[in-house]
Amino acid sequence: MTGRVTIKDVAREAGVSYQTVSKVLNHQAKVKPETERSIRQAIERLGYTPHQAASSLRSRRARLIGYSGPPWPLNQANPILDEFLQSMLHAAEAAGYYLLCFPHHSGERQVDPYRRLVDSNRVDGFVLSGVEYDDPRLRYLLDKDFPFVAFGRSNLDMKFSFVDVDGESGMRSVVEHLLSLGRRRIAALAWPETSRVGKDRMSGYRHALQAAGIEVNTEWIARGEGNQAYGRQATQAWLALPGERRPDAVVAFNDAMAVGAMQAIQEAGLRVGVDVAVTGFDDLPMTQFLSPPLTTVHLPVAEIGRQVTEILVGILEGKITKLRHELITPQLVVRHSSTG
Amino acid sequence: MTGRVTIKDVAREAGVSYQTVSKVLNHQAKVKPETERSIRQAIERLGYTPHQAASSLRSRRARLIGYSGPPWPLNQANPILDEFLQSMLHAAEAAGYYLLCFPHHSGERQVDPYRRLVDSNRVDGFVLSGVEYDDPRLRYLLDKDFPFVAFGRSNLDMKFSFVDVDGESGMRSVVEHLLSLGRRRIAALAWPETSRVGKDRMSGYRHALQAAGIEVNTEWIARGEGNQAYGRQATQAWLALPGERRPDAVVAFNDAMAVGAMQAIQEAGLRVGVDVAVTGFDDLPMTQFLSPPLTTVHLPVAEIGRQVTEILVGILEGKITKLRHELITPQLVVRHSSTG
DNA sequence: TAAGCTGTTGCGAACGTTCGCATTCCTGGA
DNA sequence: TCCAGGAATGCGAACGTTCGCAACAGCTTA
Repeated sequence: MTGRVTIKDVAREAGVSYQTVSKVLNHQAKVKPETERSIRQAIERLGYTPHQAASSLRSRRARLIGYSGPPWPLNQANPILDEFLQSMLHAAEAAGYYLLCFPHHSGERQVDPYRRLVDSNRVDGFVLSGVEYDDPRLRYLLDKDFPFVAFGRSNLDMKFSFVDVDGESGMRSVVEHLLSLGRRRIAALAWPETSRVGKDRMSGYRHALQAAGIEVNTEWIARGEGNQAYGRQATQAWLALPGERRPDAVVAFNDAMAVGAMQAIQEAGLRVGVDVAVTGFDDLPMTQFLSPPLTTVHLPVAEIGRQVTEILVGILEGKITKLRHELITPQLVVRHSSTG
Repeated sequence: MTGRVTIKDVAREAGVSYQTVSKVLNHQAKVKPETERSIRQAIERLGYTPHQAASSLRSRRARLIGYSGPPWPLNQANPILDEFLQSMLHAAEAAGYYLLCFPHHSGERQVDPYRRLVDSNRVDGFVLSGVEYDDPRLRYLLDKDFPFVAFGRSNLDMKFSFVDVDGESGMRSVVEHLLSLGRRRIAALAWPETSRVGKDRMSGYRHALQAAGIEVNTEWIARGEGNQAYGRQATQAWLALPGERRPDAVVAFNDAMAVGAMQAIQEAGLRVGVDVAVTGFDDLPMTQFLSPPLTTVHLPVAEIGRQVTEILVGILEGKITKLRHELITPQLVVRHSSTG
């Protein structure tokens, strides 16, 4: 610990001034190839690694990206965080950055960690996930003109770079799939109207039905917390409806609710995929092992993590100066919960 | 960005030297209550937050804990990472730390990021997870005498602080549960002999059987990659055995293999929990929604994350000077895959 | 031969803290 | 009245970089 190798040691070893070593390291100025070589050798020989705090202090760059575990829909554990995080970590590392992770707080205190990290110059930018309408974090960062990229869209009047899943398209492909199987009474396990992601997916549901000339039946739209319990309960209510009022398919806005729907159907003595089709959204790892396996929409989480990170790094390095809006079309994964 | 509030601005505002402000902030020396008050007011008024890099440079403390997404058993996504991470983040934040997350590399390059982070003084300590025998990261950190706490044990000759799940006890409770249900031909879906966690759980399996006077049958022990495909394949082989050689229960060393076992049993036209009982280990979020719901052992991940972090912080702050070994007994969760 | 240019390197200063010690101010006892 | 001794505060230096500019060498050109 005590005998740290500094840039001055390297300079002495290479027979140059320490500022020249700094220049070589940061590709700032042209140095003679032989000088560069002897400096690199000295670095190698001494095993020198720059002191990050000193570098940050002078250069005002922390080479750290702030990321908060997302407020995953309504306090469930997030099963795909791993994939998302790993892809960000790899993309960041490739560009010489690491992630500074901090916990999510709810309500008023939500912005506090962001403020603290900005004020203490700990991070160069943020990756936001789980953004919603009027997200106070967006307002704060936009107001400060602090760099960030979001996974998800928000109000149209807020101008920022984002990567998002085209939920409208994903949901449309689900409904079209069910229509092609002959299903006509398609119920939706949706989210509260306040949810931006929910609104997006809902519009895919509506548009697909309308395009097929089918009127949207509000009795078949249930809005809830997005967990398995709600999916089960809402589906039970539908199954209790008489004759033609009972749905022959349930599209859930996420996999958790789809699981609940499957339970309700099986508990009623009906066959999932035969009597009532069920679909999910997200493609959580376990869904392929349900019985029957769940038809769902795959979220390309790793791809999103990579893009979000690369765009942010581009902004930080001054290589991206214009806003970037990436909308990724998710793919339908057909399994037996819809086809029987 | 330009007009940063520094400690000197605060000092001027409060009418003291800036070094005194530093002392107040770090509780280093006694100052008159009224001086402290006027300094605190000035800080409040100006909205001052210390510059982390400057502080780190001088104090040689980064107030950052390094954490690498674990090499989760054999490249599956880790569904409980979220819970683990969040608990660490909260515990760290409460102590004034954040997590610096970096990607995991395999093989030779595994230690590289650790080396780089240590050499650049970016972190004060590490949380390691997924440690195995002869873990090169352990060797490196122990050799450097760099602070860390591990989630998991390793070779007995390596002395370090850890928190771990008592897998032996967990597996014993699983087997005892099956024995109490009258199962006698209990097969094990285990991990390779090289796995430390696997060895731990295996000894619980053996001991429970021996205590019941049942001889361990090596035909009923399969060692594989820990994924669903392997669990399914190994179980298929068992089900093909004639009469008494066929197991009446399968204990899997993790939930993924248990899912595979359930599939194999159902595909053979048998009933899980009736003809053959199945148990898992880990209690992944989705397992309660399988049909039948999976009997498994719950891993108290959040508790582990909290403890690991608190111990590390204790070490960093000099409040913990002796090695700490915490062994947490996991709880059996009985569901219908074992009871029918 | 001097002046001008170009490509390399060196130098002093700063970044915003914390550290260790010196200094000042009080208070009380001789 | 003086001094000792402790409590409170101030001071200079240092932490290890990067930045901007100055200086220098070597070469070309008039």
